[in-house]
Amino acid sequence: MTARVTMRDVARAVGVSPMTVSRALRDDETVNEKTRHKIRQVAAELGYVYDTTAQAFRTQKSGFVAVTLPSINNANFAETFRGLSDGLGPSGMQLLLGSTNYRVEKEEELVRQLLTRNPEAIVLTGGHHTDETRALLSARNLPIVEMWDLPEDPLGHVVGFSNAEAMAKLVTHLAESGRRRLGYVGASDLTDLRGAERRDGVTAKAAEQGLPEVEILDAGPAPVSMRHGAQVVSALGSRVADFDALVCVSDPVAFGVLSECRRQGLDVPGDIAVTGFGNFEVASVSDPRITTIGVTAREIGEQVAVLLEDLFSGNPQDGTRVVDVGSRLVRGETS
Amino acid sequence: MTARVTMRDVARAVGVSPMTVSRALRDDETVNEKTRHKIRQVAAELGYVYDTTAQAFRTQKSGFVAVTLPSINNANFAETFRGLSDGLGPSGMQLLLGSTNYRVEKEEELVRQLLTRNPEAIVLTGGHHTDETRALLSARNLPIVEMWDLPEDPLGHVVGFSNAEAMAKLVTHLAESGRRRLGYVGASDLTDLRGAERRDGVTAKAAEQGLPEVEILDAGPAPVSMRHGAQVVSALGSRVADFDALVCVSDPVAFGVLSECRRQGLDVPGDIAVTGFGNFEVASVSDPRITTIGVTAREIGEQVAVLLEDLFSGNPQDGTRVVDVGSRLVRGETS
DNA sequence: ACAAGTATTGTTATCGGTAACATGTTATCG
DNA sequence: CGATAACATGTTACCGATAACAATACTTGT
Repeated sequence: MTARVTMRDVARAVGVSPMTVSRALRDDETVNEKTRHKIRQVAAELGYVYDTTAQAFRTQKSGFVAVTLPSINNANFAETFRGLSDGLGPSGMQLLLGSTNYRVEKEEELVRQLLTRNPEAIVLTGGHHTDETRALLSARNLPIVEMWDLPEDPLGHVVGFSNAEAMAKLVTHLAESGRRRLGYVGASDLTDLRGAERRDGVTAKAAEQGLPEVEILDAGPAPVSMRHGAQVVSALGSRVADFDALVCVSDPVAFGVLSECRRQGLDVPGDIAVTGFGNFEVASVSDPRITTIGVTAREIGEQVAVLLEDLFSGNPQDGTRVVDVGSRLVRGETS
Repeated sequence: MTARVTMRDVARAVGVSPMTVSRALRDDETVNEKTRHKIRQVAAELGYVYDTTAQAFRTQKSGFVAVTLPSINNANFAETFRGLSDGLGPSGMQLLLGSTNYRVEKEEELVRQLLTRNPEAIVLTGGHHTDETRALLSARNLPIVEMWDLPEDPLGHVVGFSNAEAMAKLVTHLAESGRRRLGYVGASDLTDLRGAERRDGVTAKAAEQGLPEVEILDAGPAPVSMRHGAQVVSALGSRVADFDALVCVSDPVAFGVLSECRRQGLDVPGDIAVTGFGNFEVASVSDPRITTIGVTAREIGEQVAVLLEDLFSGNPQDGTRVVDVGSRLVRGETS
């Protein structure tokens, strides 16, 4: 096993100093074009591979942007990640991904770990964090972005929307269609705080609209998905007839609910309405299409990228920026 | 903005040498317990954050495992990633993720980029790579794992299954149920080589079973998903009646096909059978449930983790290991 | 032909840990 | 009590790239 090829080796082979090699490989204009060519060629011949770790160490710039997601296994978060990833491509930043499993404690652990890699910015999903996380982050002079939420007391920049407001749109829509007895299907535990916001958005708006109290149907601990939605309905048994509409925390849950309702011979939307959240692909492809809230998952990632690019290119950082990407009601056939 | 706190600062504050701090923070038993305690306490007080970049540089061990996935936005790959991530937790390795968008050229670019971070191992999805990628990787003395496939000429270790064989199981099942006129719905272009293997698995087995030639129905360039499946069926129009079964490259595609068939008033499986691949959640929740191939996405990741842990703990590396996790027919209600 | 300016290359020190080796300090025992 | 081992800590050099500064090699105009 031969020793690693370094710039020194390339330099020796070409007959220049390592510094010139360094410049040439970074495409520094000041290096004579012929020299540059020669260096690149020799580097390729020797199988030289640039060492980003050494660069990161010397320049104190890691080239990393740390990202925490509740779950990687969620089409919307995955889309956001892609938007961010694609958007940051030009800047050469690499994403360091961690997933919190919808728990702020796990997030804290992750943040601690990610910080040891010296990220140049950190992107968090949601606006809820442990005190320790907040402390860790504010102790550093590091651009912070929170996304998928509009926190009241943001840590830094924000790209998100109001979950409660989005849910309110659904409730209003249902109320206007004459649905009165609502059930909410979502994670029951309090670890998924985004879910809690959605739930509260539903109950608050229902109260405001003078609807009867919304019954909370427990789909188990976060993350909840299709099968949990189906389970809630089958557990309800005939009681499902008590509801005019089931409002679900997400489209996958709504799809599970919808499928199980149909298995039970219920007519959707005739007997009961079902709504989702997130405008996942399944919402628009399923038959019937699911009424949902459209959130621009990919755009959130792209906006975060734009924001970061701005910061990295040294633009004036006039305080913190808050981008509300909003949300919209997407009418399907289930309501 | 105060300068960064280093081990030197902690050492000064405690009155020991930086080396002792280094040892204490890594929980070296040789450091006196009282000293260790003091050091940890002072480190916390000063807000010291360990610099993994410096460590990686000095020890020439990055603590990274590089992973390439065709797409992060795919429940199965996401599961594999989680299995891998969870499995590697104990070893303290961090995953560096890149996505290839189902293109080997993109993979090459990614590999090039990832290698500059000095990963201690690299995990690739699939067994197809450009020559350049193969060259880059074999030039390094780096553990390589290919997953989700059983390549004929593997680069290193393998954790996967045979896509062609899995498809053959479906075709056999369909033939035995009396379905003769098959259509295959998948990405048409040749960039998605795993998709190509599945397709060839179908056509080969159909020929073997004496079925008429399988018609290839183009769902567009990879990645293909629910909407593409639906589009294929709606583009077929009444021609859909020509088929006894539509074999789809994945469950999401099958779900799109299924939904569109139902919209057109077709009875599934009465008029036509539909099969998927991957045993995604949608397959088991949808009504009717989709017949599919069960692959143990999470287990693949876990097995890769086990394999890597083994290598990292210095176990004898007797050649390359090949783990066939197999696949199984999951009978649903669409066939 | 020479000064002044521009283009190109080189030198030195350094980022923050840690391996390898050296040294000091406290127990243990004949 | 002195020698030896076991324990605890310190010293030095270095991982590979690059910022800052220095030096040299060309141009150009007069």
